[in-house]
Amino acid sequence: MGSDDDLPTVVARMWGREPASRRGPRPGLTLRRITDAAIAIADAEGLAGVRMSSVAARLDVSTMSLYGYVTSKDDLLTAMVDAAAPDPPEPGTLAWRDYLTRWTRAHRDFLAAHPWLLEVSPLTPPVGPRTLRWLDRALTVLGGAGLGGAEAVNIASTLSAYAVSAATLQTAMSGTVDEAGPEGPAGYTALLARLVDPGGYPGLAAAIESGAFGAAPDWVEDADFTFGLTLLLDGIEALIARRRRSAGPGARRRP
Amino acid sequence: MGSDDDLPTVVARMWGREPASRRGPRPGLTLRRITDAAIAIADAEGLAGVRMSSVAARLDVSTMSLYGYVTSKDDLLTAMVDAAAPDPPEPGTLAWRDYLTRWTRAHRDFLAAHPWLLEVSPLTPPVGPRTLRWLDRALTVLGGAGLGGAEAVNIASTLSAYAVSAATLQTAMSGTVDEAGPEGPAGYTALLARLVDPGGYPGLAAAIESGAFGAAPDWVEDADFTFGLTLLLDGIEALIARRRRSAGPGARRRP
DNA sequence: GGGATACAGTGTATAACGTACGGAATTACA
DNA sequence: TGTAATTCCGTACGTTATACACTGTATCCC
Repeated sequence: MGSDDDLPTVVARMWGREPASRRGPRPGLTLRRITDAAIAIADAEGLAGVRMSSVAARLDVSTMSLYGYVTSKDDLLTAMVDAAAPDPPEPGTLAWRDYLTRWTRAHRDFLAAHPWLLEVSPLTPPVGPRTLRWLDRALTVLGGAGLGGAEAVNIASTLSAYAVSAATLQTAMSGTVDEAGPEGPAGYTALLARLVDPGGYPGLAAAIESGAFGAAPDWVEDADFTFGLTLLLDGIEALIARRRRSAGPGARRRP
Repeated sequence: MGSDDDLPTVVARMWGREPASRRGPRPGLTLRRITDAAIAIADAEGLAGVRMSSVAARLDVSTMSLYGYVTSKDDLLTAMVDAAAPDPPEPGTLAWRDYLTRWTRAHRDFLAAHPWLLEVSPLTPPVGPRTLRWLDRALTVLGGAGLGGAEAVNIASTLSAYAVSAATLQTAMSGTVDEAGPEGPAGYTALLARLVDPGGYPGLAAAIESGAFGAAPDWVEDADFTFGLTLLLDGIEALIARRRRSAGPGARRRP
């Protein structure tokens, strides 16, 4: 690990490498305190409520003082994403399948707890200690099961995407996001019913009629989640078996 | 399908129900022409280049005239998402598995062709004729295979999420999005190498060393895509078999 | 045919927000 | 003690979305 100087400043601070300043007044803030404030606002009012001014106000400092810790609002968002993530569950002695189940569920849970993450996170690759630790734990466990390299990264991304998808669905259904539709989630079903004609959209019309879009209570949502996750894990299990059979520590073959 | 009056205006127009105006000058624009212009800008300059003013300029009209067709910029974005989606592949006589393979691949492809979709789309549930047609075709095919209701919707979402995940990865790797890191995708690997210590992040460190994050040429990316998709489809296939065995047209049991 | 009327398009004005810049206060080191 | 680094702050500016009032035009009704 080289010198920290040429790292993007926020990234450095996210990793706890705050510059040891010698002269001048003591810094009155921490990146951590700033992100905490911003997260509190986002949780309460949604991402739209997060303004440089509102964050500063909550900390009783001027707007501009924040720019000593982040170089832009985008930086702040990046730091928020990492700070909002809890520590991932630790593998312990769990079998890979049990662990990944936990991992994915916990992933979904913290996304659902901070819905605004869904508006920011997906684009940018992880750069903070927390988000990278999530990735690491998944890779570690997959490594223990005999999968590595790009393959493992791919699987981790897919599981992560599944968590995002589940959290999105869940959030949309509970209508927490800005009351998206005219009258929330029930409004969405109603809207679809008005728009969709069975001629052009036979499958969709059937699904609507079967109530598949109805607001789902939590336990149903969770059954659906487990169900889809099982699909994924079954596939992974098959792959692991195949790898175990075909090779020792050999690399993956490619055309 | 009821009267169109109380539909959100943009939604109505997305579905081709432009109001048949009787008096006054003919509208000089179409929602379609507006979204096309906006999409062209987004493709060329990224989502940030899409301003009400820039879109209007490209159409040689004043900024404010757009507000006759959309009630806000958010509306415009919603309409763009739908307009940017091509028609989904038609099932024809394909087996469900072949069709869903095509479907998912085509999904990923159009997302990758318009990377800005990844910044907008995931939040909002589909409301336009194109995006809903995508959903419909998946549901139709799944229905033919014996799956319906919430289960089928779930599977479709999962496949869609997988396409998003693949497109995101692909875009991040080719560094098309704003040159995200300091020096693009190679910069990301370098950054990770500098931050991650093998003690705290064993799995991640191993993956980095194995070059799993290296920029991947297209064909490798595609192999990875097919690979992950196979996992999913295997899971679905197992489910279909189970359903076929256990029941006729009966409903899904729940506690 | 001649108004009245509704409606498309425009210009100007406003408000919100991010952020550049320069100054003042503060602390460590020479 | 003075000097330099460094923090925080006030003000100012530019960008962007959008409200409002106005102008012109094409249809409807008489």
